[in-house]
Amino acid sequence: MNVRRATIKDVAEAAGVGVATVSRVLSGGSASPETRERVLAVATQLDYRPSALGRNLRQQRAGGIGLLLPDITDSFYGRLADGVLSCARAAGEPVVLGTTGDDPEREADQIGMLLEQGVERVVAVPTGDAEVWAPTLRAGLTTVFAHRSAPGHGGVPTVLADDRGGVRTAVDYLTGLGHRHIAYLGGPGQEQRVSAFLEALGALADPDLVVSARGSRDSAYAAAAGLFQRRPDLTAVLAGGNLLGEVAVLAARELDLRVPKDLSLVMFDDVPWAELCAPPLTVIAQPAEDIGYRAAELVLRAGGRRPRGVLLPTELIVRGSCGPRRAP
Amino acid sequence: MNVRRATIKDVAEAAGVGVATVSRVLSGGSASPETRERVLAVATQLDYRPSALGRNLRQQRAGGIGLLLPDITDSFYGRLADGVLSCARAAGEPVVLGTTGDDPEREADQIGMLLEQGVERVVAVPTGDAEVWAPTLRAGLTTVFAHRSAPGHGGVPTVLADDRGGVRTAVDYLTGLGHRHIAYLGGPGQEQRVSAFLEALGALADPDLVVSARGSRDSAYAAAAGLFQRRPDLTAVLAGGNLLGEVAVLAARELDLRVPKDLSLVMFDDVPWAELCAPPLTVIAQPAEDIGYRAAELVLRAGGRRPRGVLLPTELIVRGSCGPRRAP
DNA sequence: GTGAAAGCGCTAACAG
DNA sequence: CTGTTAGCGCTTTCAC
Repeated sequence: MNVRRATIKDVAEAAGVGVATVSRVLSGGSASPETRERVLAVATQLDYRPSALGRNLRQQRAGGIGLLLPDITDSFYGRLADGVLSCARAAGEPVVLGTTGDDPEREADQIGMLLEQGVERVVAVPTGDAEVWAPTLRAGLTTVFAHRSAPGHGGVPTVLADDRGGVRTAVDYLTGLGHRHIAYLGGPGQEQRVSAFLEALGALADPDLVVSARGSRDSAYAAAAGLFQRRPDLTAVLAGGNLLGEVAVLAARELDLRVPKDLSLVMFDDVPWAELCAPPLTVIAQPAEDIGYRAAELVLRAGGRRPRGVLLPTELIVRGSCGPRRAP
Repeated sequence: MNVRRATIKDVAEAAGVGVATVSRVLSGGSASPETRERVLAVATQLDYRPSALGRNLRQQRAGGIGLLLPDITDSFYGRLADGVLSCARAAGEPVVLGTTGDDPEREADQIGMLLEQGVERVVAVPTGDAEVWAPTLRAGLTTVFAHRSAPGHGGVPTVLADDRGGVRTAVDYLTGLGHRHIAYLGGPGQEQRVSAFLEALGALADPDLVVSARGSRDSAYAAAAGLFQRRPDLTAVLAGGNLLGEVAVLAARELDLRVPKDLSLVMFDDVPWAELCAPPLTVIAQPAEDIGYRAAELVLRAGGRRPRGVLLPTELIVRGSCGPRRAP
């Protein structure tokens, strides 16, 4: 049953050459056309596949890309992962996936595991700050951050959607509709957006209207419901992700707030169901897949000089969840 | 910058013992309490992490779990992956993720890659049939299928939701509502469900009402729209997945079919947005995460005798997308 | 209970 | 252009 795979030695013997020659031929080194052909033929015939195990040990690194995500069940991260996977597949590199649940400790564990595996390239949506990433970077990991930057790590190349621009567009849209009391319902790691939100609001800014939930659905729902109850003067809300958007419409329904009549809603991240929702949700689309693809590209191009970062555009897609401010 | 990690040799020297002793201590072998303590102390102090590279080569296998999925952006597979990840994390095993796009050729490529990496355990939602999996299994891969079984491979342990039961329940529900012309809108690898569907319908069965889409959204939409136009006598649809359900409501809207007045809809797979949809979708919930977790469990318990398969229950969740048959 | 040594498959340095 | 050889870090006999 369990057939031993052919090794480089088998190929060398069968081809009547040394192992080094086989290695050279297979990695595109110099060899006489004649030898090359013979080796290739034998390799094919023996169905030889070079063992990554031997190579990895020899080169002291495993190749492949480590991918660290807060939550793979979140559609946004699913699409981001898909982008990383396409790039990796094009490059023939395996992807090792780990989830952090937005928990820095768990993130550190996962990094440790990748290190142990010899993985040297990581694409991460970081959760921890400098504290947790510093040792990692010092250990020689090639790292690219995606979607979020880690506080205090300007040095790591980062691929981001233009969150600030997106927030500004959404806020302008909402204030243009007459809204004056606008809330931001956010999740972990959205400091950038919050600051952009406050900034865009200017004189209208009200820190009490900025709410941050933990990653879980329950916590998000509680945050939304709490906000809506606490501030009946609220007429518009910007939800910082599809999970937050979802609980926002749920909480609004529960409290008999009509969207968009009583409450206007803009959600970060365009998801297929936004169109199916009642009412269809106005969203800020983010190029999740591109983010992943670009990040993977960057991490694979480790040798050359890499740009410090990439900023991808967002887009406001107007559907039916926003209306003029309700009469007071 | 790039600091060399401590090796077993470093630890051995620092502790004044042989490398074999270090290895034994760290893998729970026998050693005098005294030696053990000293080795452990030195290891901690040196921040020693055994290199998986060395171990893998020595043991001729990489450990870890390979996970092969049709599409990681599909919420169902996202949740399945999450189940696999939790189990793997509990076991301290890395997970290598690959997507197949429901393409047998791509699936074969991914398998080849895993083999090359020395991965010996695979959890897969199979796309190819016996043809593509036979060599894999012969190569000694411990494989568990999840969510689907590969045609012609009774030998591989498989973790499934009770699709047949789910279909039967849905069909009974729909016929109980008076529906007589019920369609099944399916995707790749749903032969089981189709046969259960036809069977449950009995005399009502109409093969022309069974439509199968490729994996893509476009193809799914075309299939749904085509079906609705071709068969105006249709009053109910069972959609075989959340993507299919989504395009079904989109196509229905486009053709001015009211759900549930003109068309009743049951969708396989409960997703958070089913409740947000207008109308809220009646679904057959599948324990996606459990499927993944159980599959990972099985593949990790390679040594012992493994059950031939696991069947997990589905559940009909009635919401608002089904009504009595409209008057003819 | 412990150490010395072999060797997993591969690549790279060196000699021819 | 090609073969020989050392050695990556680890586990595992095999002696002691």
